[in-house]
Amino acid sequence: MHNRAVSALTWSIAELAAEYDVTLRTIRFYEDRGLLSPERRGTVRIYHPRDHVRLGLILRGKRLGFSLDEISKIVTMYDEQPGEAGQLVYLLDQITKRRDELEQRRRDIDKTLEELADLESRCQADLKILRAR
Amino acid sequence: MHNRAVSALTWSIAELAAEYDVTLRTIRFYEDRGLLSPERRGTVRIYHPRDHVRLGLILRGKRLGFSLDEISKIVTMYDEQPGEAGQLVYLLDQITKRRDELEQRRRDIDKTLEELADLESRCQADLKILRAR
DNA sequence: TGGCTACTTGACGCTTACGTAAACGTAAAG
DNA sequence: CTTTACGTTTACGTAAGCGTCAAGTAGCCA
Repeated sequence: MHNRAVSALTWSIAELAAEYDVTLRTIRFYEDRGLLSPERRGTVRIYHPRDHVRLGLILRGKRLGFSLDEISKIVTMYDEQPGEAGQLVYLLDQITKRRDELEQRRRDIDKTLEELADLESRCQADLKILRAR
Repeated sequence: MHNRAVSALTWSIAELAAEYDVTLRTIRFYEDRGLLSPERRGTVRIYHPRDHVRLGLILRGKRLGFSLDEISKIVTMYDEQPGEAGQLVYLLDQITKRRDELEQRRRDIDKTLEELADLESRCQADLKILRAR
């Protein structure tokens, strides 16, 4: 049963799709765009923990409203280890930009949550009035 | 000078576009999709504070990664005042859903910010090493 | 009256992010 | 040995969100 050890650390495309609730097409599309690069055993794709993590990052990026191109840059940023100083400086600059974007988004979310809270209390007040009659 | 009073409370399409840094096409597109409904003076569009606010909400929604369809529902939620109890209950339900989505997004943002911070400190450590030589 | 400027309505084009079908390969199970 | 499950590539289709002309109109200014 040494197959167990392998299957604990790898996924088929269908397993990955089921876990993250996306279609096979989506996963293949991400590969096409260079976001994933699974091992090939013959023609069949085998996904390793690295790919598993990357798919998680990609989908989180999507939830945050980033385009696949942006996500590609971000994810590549995460696991590349550029030894050169110029690259590091560039990367630090990119990190700052992403952080600024994310903080802007958080402000947007907070504003919206506040307004939703307002709206909610007004609704509940209206409901009370209606039900009091 | 009673024209001043008017221009303080209305905008031309170009003024609105300049303020929010979007194109005229974009604004007209939003109207086409039912998100904006400016006054018409002849064929010319006149935007009132209501439209001004709505455009702000639309663009914030976009920054948050909502589709125009979703934004349409949200924005309509904001300024509709449905008197009936059924409507209010529905609205309260929608509010809960939106809030859940937004809170999920905030968690995503926080995770990403943490990881960016990690990445940043590693980069800076690497830079120090390089420059120490 | 002519010209400039800002506005209008089509209408076709383009990119992104997949959906969807067609046609085929492979391997285990009955 | 065929069925079933799961995988593959190729390729056209599609919805969203605008960009980009083209061609016309309406007001103002010299």
